Amino acid sequence: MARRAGVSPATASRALSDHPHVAEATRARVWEAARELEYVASPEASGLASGRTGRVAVVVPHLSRWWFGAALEGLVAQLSAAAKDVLLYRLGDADARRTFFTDLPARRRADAVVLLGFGVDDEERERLERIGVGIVAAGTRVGSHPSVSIDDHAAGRQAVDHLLNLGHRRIGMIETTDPELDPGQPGHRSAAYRRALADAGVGIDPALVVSVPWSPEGGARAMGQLLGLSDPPTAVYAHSDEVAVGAVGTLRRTGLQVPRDVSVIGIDDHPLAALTDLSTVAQPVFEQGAEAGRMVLAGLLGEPVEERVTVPTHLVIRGSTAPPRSPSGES
Amino acid sequence: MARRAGVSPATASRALSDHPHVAEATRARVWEAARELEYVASPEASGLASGRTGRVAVVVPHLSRWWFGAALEGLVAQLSAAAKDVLLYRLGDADARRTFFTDLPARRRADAVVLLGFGVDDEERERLERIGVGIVAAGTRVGSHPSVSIDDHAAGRQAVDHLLNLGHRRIGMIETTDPELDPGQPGHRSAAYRRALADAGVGIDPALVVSVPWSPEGGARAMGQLLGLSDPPTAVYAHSDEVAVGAVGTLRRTGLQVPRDVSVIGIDDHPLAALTDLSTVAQPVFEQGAEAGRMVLAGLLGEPVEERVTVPTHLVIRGSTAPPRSPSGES
DNA sequence: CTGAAAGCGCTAACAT
DNA sequence: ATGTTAGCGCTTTCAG
Repeated sequence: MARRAGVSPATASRALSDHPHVAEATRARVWEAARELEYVASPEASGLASGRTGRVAVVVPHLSRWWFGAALEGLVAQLSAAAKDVLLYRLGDADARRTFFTDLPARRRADAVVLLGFGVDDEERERLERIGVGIVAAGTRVGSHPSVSIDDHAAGRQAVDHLLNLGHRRIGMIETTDPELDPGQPGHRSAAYRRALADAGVGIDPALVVSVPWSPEGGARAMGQLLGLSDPPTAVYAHSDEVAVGAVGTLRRTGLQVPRDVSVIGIDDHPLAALTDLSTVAQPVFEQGAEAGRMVLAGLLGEPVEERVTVPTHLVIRGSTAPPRSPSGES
Repeated sequence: MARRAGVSPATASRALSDHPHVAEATRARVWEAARELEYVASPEASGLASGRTGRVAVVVPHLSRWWFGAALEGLVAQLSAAAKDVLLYRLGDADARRTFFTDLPARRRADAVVLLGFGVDDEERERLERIGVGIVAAGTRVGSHPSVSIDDHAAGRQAVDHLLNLGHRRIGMIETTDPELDPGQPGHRSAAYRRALADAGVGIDPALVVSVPWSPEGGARAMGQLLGLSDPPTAVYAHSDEVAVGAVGTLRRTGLQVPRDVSVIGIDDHPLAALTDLSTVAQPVFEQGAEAGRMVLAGLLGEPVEERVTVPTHLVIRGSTAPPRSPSGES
């Protein structure tokens, strides 16, 4: 081992891990030797001896959806800068999920776990807590553990208020279901709609609200349903850009023009939005991953960690929203 | 430990890892005890003792691009089914890359590494080989290690031949640069174009080929350039759907209709393609990740592994391709 | 500031 | 088929 390089067995360990009481000269000598021999400490051995693994587990429900990839990028950037290894757990279905929380493979395998857009119920949270690792959430909340996310209610209001400001009064909402698997809290995005309309003195027509899964197909279907109404909306607020894009597709196929006949707005600022000239409410996704990374790192160092960080969203007006043809305000 | 449960120290180990000579009764008793105590073997300790880590490292250049997310899904599905942990390394820039191949964090941390759409040069390959772990590639080749990928040349031909069969003779190509970071071998996608035209007896006009980065913006710019030609193409072949979508955008903005005025085809069958009604050549991405997973697993078990698996691609004709308005064949 | 010694929790021969 | 005996390669008290 590197021991034969310098002149010490345990001192090497201290030197390499930047311990206090080590002579500068010795430290240098040890590092030099390590470099020459391309020495890399065995994480198994050091983990066994120290109790720390140097790894953080990341739990995600998906990988192929943009939000998760982008958030993961941010997270990984922080963690790898701190020389932490990232252990990836993709819990796609109920089965994988149950197995994970039962067997807790994360146990003893990581020093912390971050839930990325992955909501857990109380029982799952408790099991996680019992394994005694740090817990951080991004795009979701888990108990009172540190978390980063946007303010979903505020984001929803930004979208709906934009439509209202444009003069729309008959506004449809395409809700997204499956709150457990999706980032953010769709419940809040729905509440924002009701609140915004109420504040504007606009009555709520239940027929204008339709729930579909988080996908362009869902959006397309929902739009079809809204178009079937005797008095269809002049604007539509979708919980996500992916859904909004599907809605736009249906409008086009129906021969209607966006935004001339119907305005559409989404949330997220998914790359698709820029590509399809869709107005939306942007959320910083990479940044949420990065912040989650900073939080775990701080937690691991025993530093104080903010319990709740909310990153700002902002309205991005593109070409899919415009005033209604005959504003209802003009009677 | 679980030892106190049954009646044995090392026997427990054998039982839990399904070793041969263990009485069925004992095995059951041990598992039962382990379950009751929620016992999970420390991977550090067993790794230290056995030399195996139970982990496989995955190297990717990106995470937010669809291809990587989808391939990763397939890979992770296989690995987690085999109870292997996945260590994720995202080598986005030259810096991260150099650090990785210099420090080789993968060393001793994983039993195998899979390169996902991540091409390496000879020196990097050699360094990787010297750490003595299994190597598998997906969407790329690395030396003669097992790999899965599509036949990029064949895919390119399927695309270009489709355009030729439609009657197009003046066909533009939007090439993609940055071969090291992208899946597949763009070089082959370009060669296919030249070969297809030659086989069809169509001369090659260098002005019809433009190189841009792998993005919609790149495609948009390239299309602009092609449109500036005195004799613009009647059809365009893009190396990827992301690029093709950008090209379509430019056409629309210019007032030209697809496919009436210009046909466009891409490669990949990215979700965007279905969404924008883009003709393309589909490649099974999830499946490539899964196959890579099977390969690592087999390699780890010492089983023979095929050196090269090629998964089939197929033409998907949608609404972005049609015969040219006045086929050059009709003079 | 640096050696020496004692494990960390498991697995793998080697016995029995 | 199961128990015994050694370590795996580090980190850490504990002395010096």
